[in-house]
Amino acid sequence: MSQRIIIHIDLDYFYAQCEETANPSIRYKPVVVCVYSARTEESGVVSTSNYEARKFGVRAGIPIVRAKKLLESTSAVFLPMNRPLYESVSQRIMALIQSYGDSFEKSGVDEAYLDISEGSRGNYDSAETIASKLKQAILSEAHITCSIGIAPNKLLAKIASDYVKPDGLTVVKPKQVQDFLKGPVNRIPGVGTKIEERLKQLNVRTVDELARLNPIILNEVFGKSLGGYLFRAARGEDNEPVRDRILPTQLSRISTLKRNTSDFRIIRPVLRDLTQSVVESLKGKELSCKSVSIIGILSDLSIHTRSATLDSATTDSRLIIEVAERLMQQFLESRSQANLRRVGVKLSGLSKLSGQTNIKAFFSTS
DNA sequence: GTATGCTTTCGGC
DNA sequence: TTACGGCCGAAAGCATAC
Repeated sequence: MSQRIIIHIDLDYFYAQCEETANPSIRYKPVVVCVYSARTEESGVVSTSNYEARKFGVRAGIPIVRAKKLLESTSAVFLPMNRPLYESVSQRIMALIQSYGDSFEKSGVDEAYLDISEGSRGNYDSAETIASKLKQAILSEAHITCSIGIAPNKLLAKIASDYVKPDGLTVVKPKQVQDFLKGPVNRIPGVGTKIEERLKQLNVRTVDELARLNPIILNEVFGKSLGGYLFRAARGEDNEPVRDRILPTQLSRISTLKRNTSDFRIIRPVLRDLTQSVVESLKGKELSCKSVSIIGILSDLSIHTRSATLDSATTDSRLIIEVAERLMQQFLESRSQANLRRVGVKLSGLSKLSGQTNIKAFFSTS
């Protein structure tokens, strides 16, 4: 099997860039896309911001009130999330990306992998040309910039796309892998503050230090799966194929309560609305679900879930609501002091509805 | 022993 | 220094089946 060439495309500061494209007059101002909660006028967090806002320290996850303070001397624009807008921009771009390669994998609203081994015939100059044309196409069709990484596998392509941004194009040829991996450990996808901290205890701060670590120690500290992943990642090794993700694996809804409570009479209608909404989405995608979960986030921001598996896959909103309510009631009873801040519901074990039709069609045509 | 399935938690964006 | 969302996918941890 010849060497693969994989590209990873990351749409730059995506939600905020969609807002800039929809309204170009805000382009040179700090733009902050916010998730407002129902709690107070200003409560909520920053979903994402453009680079102008990032200069002031405004980034994803910080409270909106804090972002306002950081930007009070500027003409910053604060906008609520407009998910349907981002979804439609994403759809158009994903279709474009898919047409530039062999196998395609969407890995989020703003990210995708593309296997261009055939299209480039394994040649990195050809690969770079394809990637440049793709960037140009996305820019002229959707007015969105992106950062692309080109590499022999998904892991390195992902790291590479993050190396120069926004509007970057980074190539990592097989021979350059060792040099490319000289950076801090958090350059590896999946290594956040937690793993970084544990590695620091082992005196490991960079990827090449990680590569020199004894694999037995790695497995002892992180377990077989994560340990094995870190061992290979430190060497730039990854064999994961680029594959179409046909079905989502879960659908969920969550919202913040007006005020903290443990009173089921207040939580119930909220849970009901969330469940109705997620079931609508389930049906819209022609899916059924086998498991129902509830999510409770307490006043201390700790996260708790409870779930149940059904006898058979369903789309019946009455049944799903019944199960969700029972799970929530049981959770509240099991922790009578639980002070809920946020409530959510999740459907999983998803499968495509109307399998029957397809099987009939299969037998009648074969 | 290994495979499989289920519940819960974790981390990215 | 406090402040604090709404999603997603994946894996840990456990139980049960073969």
